[in-house]
Amino acid sequence: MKEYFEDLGSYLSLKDRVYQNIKSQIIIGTLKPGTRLREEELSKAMNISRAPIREAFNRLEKEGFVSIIPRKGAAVSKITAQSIEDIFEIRESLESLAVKKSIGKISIEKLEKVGDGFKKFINKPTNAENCIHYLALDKKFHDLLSQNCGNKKLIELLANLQEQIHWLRNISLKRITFAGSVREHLAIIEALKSNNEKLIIKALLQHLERAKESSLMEINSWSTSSK
Amino acid sequence: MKEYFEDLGSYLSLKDRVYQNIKSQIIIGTLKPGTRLREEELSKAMNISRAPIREAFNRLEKEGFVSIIPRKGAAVSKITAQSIEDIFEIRESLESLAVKKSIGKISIEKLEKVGDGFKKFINKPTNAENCIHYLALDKKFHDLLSQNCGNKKLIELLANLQEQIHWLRNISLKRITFAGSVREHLAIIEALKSNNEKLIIKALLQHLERAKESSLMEINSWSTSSK
DNA sequence: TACGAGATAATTGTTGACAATATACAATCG
DNA sequence: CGATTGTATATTGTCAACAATTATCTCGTA
Repeated sequence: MKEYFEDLGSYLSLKDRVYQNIKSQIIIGTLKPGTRLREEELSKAMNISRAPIREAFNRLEKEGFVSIIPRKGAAVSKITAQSIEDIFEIRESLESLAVKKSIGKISIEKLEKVGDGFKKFINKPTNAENCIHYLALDKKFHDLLSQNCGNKKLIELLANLQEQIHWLRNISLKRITFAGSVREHLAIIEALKSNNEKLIIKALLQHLERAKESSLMEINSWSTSSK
Repeated sequence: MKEYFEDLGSYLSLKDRVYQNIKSQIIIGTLKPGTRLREEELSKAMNISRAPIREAFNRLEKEGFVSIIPRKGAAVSKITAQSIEDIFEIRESLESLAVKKSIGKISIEKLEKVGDGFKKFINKPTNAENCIHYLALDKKFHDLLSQNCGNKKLIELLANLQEQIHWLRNISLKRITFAGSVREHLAIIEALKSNNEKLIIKALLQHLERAKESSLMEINSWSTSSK
């Protein structure tokens, strides 16, 4: 049975919806790293057949969220210090490139709106809920930086890298210290106003570098402490 | 029926074999850009069902070789000047990064062996067969450059970018002028011997820049001339 | 002839079943 | 008791059929 006047533009195949659903659950932390993903289990839970699930798994594997071992099965990927270092390394290189190409095309106005949002976090406690809102702002901010770089593939890659960083932040013990991160974001905005490429990239890299260190510390605390 | 002592390590699912098969045909040019890819047609040709074909399509789409429009079908992607510029831009950034990280870990010996192979091409005519052999050497060369960078994801990305460049070269009208390209490769080897990072990156970027220009000229000749 | 409505064919999306393989467990032997 | 083999179970890999959608063709009309 189907509705009349169905909005064709919003059509999503089952495969796509499953993909989004599982990815969200992984990033939010409902599905924790290492969790086994059984095709039949999920297909029953979603009341669909296994084929769309498999196709979603394949896509998630390509994006780094799921690990598949042929004939054995799929599981939520584990986040390691190595993988985070690798991701940040690539991200530093590519986001620098994207920002360089975007200089002059970035809306300072929109950026400052996000900046105002950031400021409100300076003195907030670092609990889970605040982190979620903060990461939403962070995503908006970085998207604004690269959106107009004119290289579609680059934008796509950056989006994936950011998602994986946010994944870690979400499942981490929520130790983001807002003050420092906010300061860095504002510094990037100020640098952009100057239109001085070196200054801009320096501010961006400083931000990414600290975010990386913070992420690595978070991961190291897993292995040494409980988690 | 199955052989005793089957090499379990070499197991490839149908999906994987279909993926490799189609990708090869695309890169070699047997399947030309724009060619419609019908699931049933391919499944009959390969004597298998449609499911593995679909999964291979999905993977090829992620890698940029195939374009899928939901409910309409799949087709071999088209190569545009824009896509080539985008790819080279990312590749320049990432291969520089990979090489920087690999300095000191690259085997000059192996590299010079490939270099000797290159030299033999200086005066060869630029026909299809020579190009295939030349591209094989080119792949070996660039793989040696990044192989030891210590960043798996980076290596994977570079491999995909290179495959797409080689795809263009393969289906192009084979206008590679070996002499110039060989000179650039040798220059990179010489720079690596000096262990001077700036020199090395300069040689690498010069090579990539010229390769990009050459690729773009090739594409432009398509739209203006016959092809 | 050019155009559009309706019927027909071709194609993708999804499903449930079967086959091949891997895992878990029990029985056996040293 | 520990290791090992054999058997039952669970899980992925593949298939063929059906449903939903899109493309093509036919035919009547202006």
